[in-house]
Amino acid sequence: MDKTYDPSSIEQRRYKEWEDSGWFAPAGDGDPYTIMIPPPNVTGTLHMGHAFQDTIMDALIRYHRMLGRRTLWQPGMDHAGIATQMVVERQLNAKGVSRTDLGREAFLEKVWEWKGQSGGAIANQFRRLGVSMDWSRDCFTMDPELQDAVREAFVRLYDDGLIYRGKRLVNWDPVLHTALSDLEVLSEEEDGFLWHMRYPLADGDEHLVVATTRPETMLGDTAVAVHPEDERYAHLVGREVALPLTGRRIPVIADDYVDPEFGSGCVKITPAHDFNDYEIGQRHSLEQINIFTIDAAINDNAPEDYQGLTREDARKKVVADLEALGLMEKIEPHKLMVPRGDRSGKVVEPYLTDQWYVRASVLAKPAIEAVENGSIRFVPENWSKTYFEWMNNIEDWCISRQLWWGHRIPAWYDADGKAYVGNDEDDVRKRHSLGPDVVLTQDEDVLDTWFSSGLWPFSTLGWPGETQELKTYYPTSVLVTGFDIIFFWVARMVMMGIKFMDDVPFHTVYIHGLVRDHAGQKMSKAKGNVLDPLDLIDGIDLEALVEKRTSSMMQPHLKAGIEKATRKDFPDGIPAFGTDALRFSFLASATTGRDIRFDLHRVEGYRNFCNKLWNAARFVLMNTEDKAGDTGDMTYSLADRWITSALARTTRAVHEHVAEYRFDLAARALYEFTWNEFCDWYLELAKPVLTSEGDEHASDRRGTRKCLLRTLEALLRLLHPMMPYITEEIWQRVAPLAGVEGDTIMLQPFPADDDGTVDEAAEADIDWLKQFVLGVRQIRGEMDISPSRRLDVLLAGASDADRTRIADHGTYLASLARLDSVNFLGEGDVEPPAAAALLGDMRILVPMAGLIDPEAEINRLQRQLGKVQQDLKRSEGKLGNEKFVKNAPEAVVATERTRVEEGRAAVSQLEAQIERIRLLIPGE
RNA sequence: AGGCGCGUAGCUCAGUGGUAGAGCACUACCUUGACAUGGUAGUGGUCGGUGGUUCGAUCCCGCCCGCGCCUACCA
Repeated sequence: MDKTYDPSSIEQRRYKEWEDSGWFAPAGDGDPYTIMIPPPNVTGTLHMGHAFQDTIMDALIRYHRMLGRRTLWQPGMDHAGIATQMVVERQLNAKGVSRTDLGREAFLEKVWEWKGQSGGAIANQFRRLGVSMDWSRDCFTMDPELQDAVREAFVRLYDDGLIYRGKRLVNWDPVLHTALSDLEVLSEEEDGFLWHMRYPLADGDEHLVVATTRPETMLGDTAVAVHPEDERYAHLVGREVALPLTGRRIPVIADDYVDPEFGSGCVKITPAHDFNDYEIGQRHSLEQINIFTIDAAINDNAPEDYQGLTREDARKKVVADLEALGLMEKIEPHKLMVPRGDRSGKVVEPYLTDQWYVRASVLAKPAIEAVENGSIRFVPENWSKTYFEWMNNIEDWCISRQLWWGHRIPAWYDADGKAYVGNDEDDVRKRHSLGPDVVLTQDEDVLDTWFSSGLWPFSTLGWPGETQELKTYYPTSVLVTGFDIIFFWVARMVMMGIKFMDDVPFHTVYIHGLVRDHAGQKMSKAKGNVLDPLDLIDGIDLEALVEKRTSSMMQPHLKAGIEKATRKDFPDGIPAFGTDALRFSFLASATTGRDIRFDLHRVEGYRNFCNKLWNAARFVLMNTEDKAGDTGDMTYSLADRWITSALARTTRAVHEHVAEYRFDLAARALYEFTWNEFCDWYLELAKPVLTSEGDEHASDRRGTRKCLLRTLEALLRLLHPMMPYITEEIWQRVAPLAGVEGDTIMLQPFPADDDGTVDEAAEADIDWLKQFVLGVRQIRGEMDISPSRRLDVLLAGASDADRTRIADHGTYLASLARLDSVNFLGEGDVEPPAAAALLGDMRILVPMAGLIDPEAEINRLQRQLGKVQQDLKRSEGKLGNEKFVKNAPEAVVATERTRVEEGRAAVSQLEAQIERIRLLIPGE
């Protein structure tokens, strides 16, 4: 094995073996364990969030596969209607071609081309991450089979009266020319104005004042509303206002919606361009006057002067014209929530159009119950609140989009515009007995992407066919996803799953946090702080990183800032850390209910961890590889028994943590075992045994070699779900020596939680040894005694137990504490001047003999004494408190008593020791 | 406006009703035959503030301060 761990020489080779061998497919006859991947959009490449999420899923999948479950991880990608169409459209625009130039069919060809490219890049990224998805089942939401599923779902929902078509106010994106669902609209607070405008009464010379944030919409006003109990305006209700600029007369109405405290207490009502006003309009049968074109420019329903103006220009002109007429009372600065399309970033316009809707509240009911009754469990649990909050207030879901890329709505219209729904045109004619003379045209629109995503857990398994896969793998085991799509996706899958499969789509929803940059900022292309997971795996130099972050930007003016920040944050680019280090970083950061601040230093730390494991393996191999022929009796040493016990504890902990989705704790348990127990202590303890000479130690050597191999082999299996590559690479060499057969570690059994038993006696002995060694090291470290200098130590006050331990395990001490000799001081023996460490009642003495500065030793002992005294005081204080002794549990009181006892002994030992040394200092 | 979450070492984060932990960073020493991507020893915290419950609170409860996020129709 190479001296240094080099991931690049391992990873791609290993992945190819796994994939070529077909090991990712479900196998065996264990209980099924299934995860459906949240299909990434084919809009670009995988980002850190994907890598994080996929690592979690892969760890779960590999863990359960090793436990013998029949494990399916369903891969796939999402066509992502709006997002993908925009990407391709922008590319065309860059070449001076518009979507409409090409026409629908040719445009769709371009999108499919893009899908090929982007999908290929994503598939490559997936593989580099080491994910063990069953590629043979790879799916795309626009695959013919999935299109069938989508049509089937639409038709069934329609037949059940759960889908309807209607002209309603929708969120209209005037740039993309499509309707959006409520979820696709992001509202943010922005600075604006509140314009107070005077509306004269049609008769008489009174006027009232309305306040608005959107003065241009007054061109579509069809009423002014006041609160029914507002005495100021009671006499106006039922009268008419002469709407300025338009020459129209509109009524003054009374409606509860109006807040008399706000502004003047009068509200202009524009039913065609405001959701509240729409409702009020419905209640009062008001006319709806649409004043916008699909581009949100003023249309022919407005006075001629305004026609053709953009909404921004129209606003300016309306304001100016009202001012000229003396009808502008005042203009105040005002903060308001501005709704923008999540893709286009442009202000969304409430707009009257014909759209298709799903009656969501009907589907939501059983979906709410499923979480209430525990059929579906959120991890962490508090996300169920978010889910309930939305589901209990769910609005009908607008599912039609005026796009080209997506699932075409399976509805056909006759010449009169009557809609017929069916799987295809033939089906429609058959179902509705329409003769060939009736001309049918299919709806031009496509479905919201989330409509097909909602079917994902069963459409990927062959639904609406009654396949064996559906029977076996539905419902799935767990959904791993981010909180940002609980509404978009999780809720829809639950509704659709229960509707069509009569069962929940998954039993557990594990919600992970967001991956942010080191400063806690959300990663985004516009901020220029995104990281490509591949760049952490392979490394990237600074110039390439800057280029990557600043090229193909939508807002070129941000370029300089991004470049500057990148040069500051990554002065040396990014080193190659390898997949395993990246994966381990993700898992170790996966605490519950918390976003991740992604820190490169942490990845570096886990890269070092990989190196540590690598070298530990090298040590084991180096001591066992040429010893295969050395067979015979084996005896297991104290260290062997101890590490076996520690391994059993660690194994148990890993199982517990994974069961609770606490990957951070599982990762930490493994890290600590590997580094702090296996490497720091066990390998060191093994050395004196391995280097022992003579036949009388042959069985000890064989035992330790066996234990080294056995422990390492089990450790590799424990680590494999988290770090698949390095564990496979090492395992291939270790397994044969450990007597384990198999083609790959990924199909080996995961260590069971009852493997091995905890050996408390061995643990206590090793603990004593550690204290001994640490005591000597501390003296060495603080007294500046060279590590290379071997020491002779004396033991004072040793008990019989201490003597037994020295006799049985003394050889370890010589090696670990670098001692030449260990001797006991008898009762009457003269005690030489020495530095001392306490181990219970025993004192470990390192004679000074020029090694040690008495004053420094006194200082050191006094610091220790200070601490012991402080602790003692606290314990004595507690025991002096009657209430504590009376109320605290017996065990706690007993612990305190022991502490006092030991503390007092330590204090007197330390004081005596300080006295002894003080005598050595001349003049004292 | 409502809901959720966060505040622990310089940084990133675990954690527990009973003497506060890790990694990184920092200091000193060390090329000891696995590993300098390393080893050994060490420095560093009134656990955001304030009341309460308790024998005992960093942990449970109330309030306050600061910071996020999510929902919501105040023109």
